[in-house]
Amino acid sequence: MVKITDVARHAGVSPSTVSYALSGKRPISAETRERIEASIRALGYRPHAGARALASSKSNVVALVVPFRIGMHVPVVMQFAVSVVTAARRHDHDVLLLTQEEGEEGLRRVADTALVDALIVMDVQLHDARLPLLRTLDRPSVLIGFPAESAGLTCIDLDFEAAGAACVTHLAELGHRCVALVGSPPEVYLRETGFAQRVAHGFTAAADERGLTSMVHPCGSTQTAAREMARRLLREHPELTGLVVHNEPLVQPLIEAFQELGLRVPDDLSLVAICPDEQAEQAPVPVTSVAIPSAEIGAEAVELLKRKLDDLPVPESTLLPPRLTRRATTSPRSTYG
Amino acid sequence: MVKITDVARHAGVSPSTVSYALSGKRPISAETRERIEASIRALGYRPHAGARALASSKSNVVALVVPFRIGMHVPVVMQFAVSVVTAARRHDHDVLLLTQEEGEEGLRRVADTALVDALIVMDVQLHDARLPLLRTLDRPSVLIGFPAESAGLTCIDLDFEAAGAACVTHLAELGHRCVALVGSPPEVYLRETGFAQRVAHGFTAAADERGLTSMVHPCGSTQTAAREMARRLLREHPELTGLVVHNEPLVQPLIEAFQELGLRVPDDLSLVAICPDEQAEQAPVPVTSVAIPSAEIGAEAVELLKRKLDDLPVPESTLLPPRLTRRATTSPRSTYG
DNA sequence: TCCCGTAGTCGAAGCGATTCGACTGAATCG
DNA sequence: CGATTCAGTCGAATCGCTTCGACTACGGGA
Repeated sequence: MVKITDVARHAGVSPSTVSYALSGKRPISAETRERIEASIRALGYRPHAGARALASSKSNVVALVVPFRIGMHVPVVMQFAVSVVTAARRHDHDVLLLTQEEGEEGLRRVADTALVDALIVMDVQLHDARLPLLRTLDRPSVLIGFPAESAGLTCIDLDFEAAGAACVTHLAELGHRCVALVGSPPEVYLRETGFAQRVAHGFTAAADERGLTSMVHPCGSTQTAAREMARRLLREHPELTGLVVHNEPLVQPLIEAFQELGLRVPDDLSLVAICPDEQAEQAPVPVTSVAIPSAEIGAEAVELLKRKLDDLPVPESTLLPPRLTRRATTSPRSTYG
Repeated sequence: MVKITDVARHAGVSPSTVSYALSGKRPISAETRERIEASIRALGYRPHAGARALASSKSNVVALVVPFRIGMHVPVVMQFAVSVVTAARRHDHDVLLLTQEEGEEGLRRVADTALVDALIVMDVQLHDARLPLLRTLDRPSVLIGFPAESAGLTCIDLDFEAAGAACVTHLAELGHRCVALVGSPPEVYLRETGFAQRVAHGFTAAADERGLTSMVHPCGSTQTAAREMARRLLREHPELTGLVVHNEPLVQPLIEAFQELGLRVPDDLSLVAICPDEQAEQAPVPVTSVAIPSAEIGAEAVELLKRKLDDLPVPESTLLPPRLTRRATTSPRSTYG
């Protein structure tokens, strides 16, 4: 292994000069710098990560805690992870992957052993057991999602409440008077994952405000559940013409289920989903949707973390405004009432 | 930060004794060990990862390179990643996440900086540009998937050739005489990802051997493509009664497309998929399938890596035998010919 | 002219662990 | 019973890098 002293000798300078040339923390003359860089290339030098971490007390690694549970849409998680890695690399950081299972002990471990400089935690619950720990940890963290009490933490997410409202607004502007929200599986509500409730809240509030009839139904993510839900909605609310779906795997099955029941989308029923843009675009009939911008959230989470690592101020909460794209599943209500 | 000298002082021993008590590399008396363990708990000591890595030249981190491209089924990748993390933790290792994008330079970086002890590389191509690098790297690696020339490397994967054959065998035993394979998107074949070809090869060879009529069609992963494919198969091969689908997102759409064309599964058409068991089980009509055991592969890849790290011998190639589970989408051919 | 600040470099002291060699007693053996 | 082993422990060196303080030389301001 070639080390910094080898480079120093080769370039005819001291090791510290090489270090400063690399880090830029002290001025180095252009000639010296070039000579050093040439030596580095010639020898194929790579600083030893452990030694660096030990001496500088910075590992240049951030932890990413990913969920892997029922109701979390896997592609979203994956895209998020990839965008975090990409963004982290732009700042010369690497990403250590942790699973939810590791729990608080896992977080404490990677933080206390100085394996990571900072943490990104996904799928935060309203009353997440990890919150007290994250508050006391000496390493900065960014949460994806908002707990009930977010003071003292840095959180970022799509503004799901506004997203729910945006869907209603869109439907209302198209003339729909009775709308339903088909939401995440019941488990997601039970474990108090904020975003599901927030969508429901924004949805209901917006509907009330505009005097629409509205209802909220959690729903499992299977085709069978979709069929039942469609049948039930039709039976219980024959006047329904606007549907908001916040449950990625259910969008297509629901459309088909309604089709089978004789309701065509968007002619008889307008549907707007809250889902990733790619999914909405790639559907056989492109779906009007509010995007879940996993990539943006991931990238922005890393930026926030980077600022915290640099001791720059960051907002405690970042809510990305919803972006609704109209596609082919919504249309004005056919007027007959 | 509490360090090993603090623990040593607290327990009334020397730092090296603490180290040996922790690593077990030298005998330590029971009493001393207990005293040390008590001190560790009392002080909340955690060994500094960087210092440890520097002194021992082991980082206890493995790199995992994940693909993120067209045709890779995301849930499979994700499940794989999770199982790697879980298995790695069992061996007291952490996982550093790299994306395919980082390419060879990324591999070299994490290996040469001693950030990781070993590497797991997914989505290996037949003529993967990273192979020469992996061969010369001083750190052990395990590949998921088989390149054209795998000598000197450690590879593991489902035996896709046998999987393709197993599907044909199952269909043949049910009396089917004309079978088709609907495969991965054309891109996957073009970039020479081995598994797609292997399935096709096993499929064709088994069909030939049993004297079945057979055909192979790559197919994009959209509903529209599924519809077209169904129509085309029906038109070009009216005698078709057995279908093998090696394209996860296409299974359901294909079944529905055939349904729409008046062919019922399994009465008129038997279908066997190559896909994760969960997917096959959760479908509205459970699908007869050969499992893609991502979790097993991931766990086994880690075991192989661990053995290599311990300088134990490992097989150069590990092919997991296919497991076919009969569910509700295959049935004996209705005899009329 | 004297002083000071700054650019540019060096030497040495850590950072917090692991590990090697050496030491001490007690047990074992022929 | 002396020699040998082995369990159990310690001290010191080492891993490869960063960083602090010090030093030189030079330029500008007073």
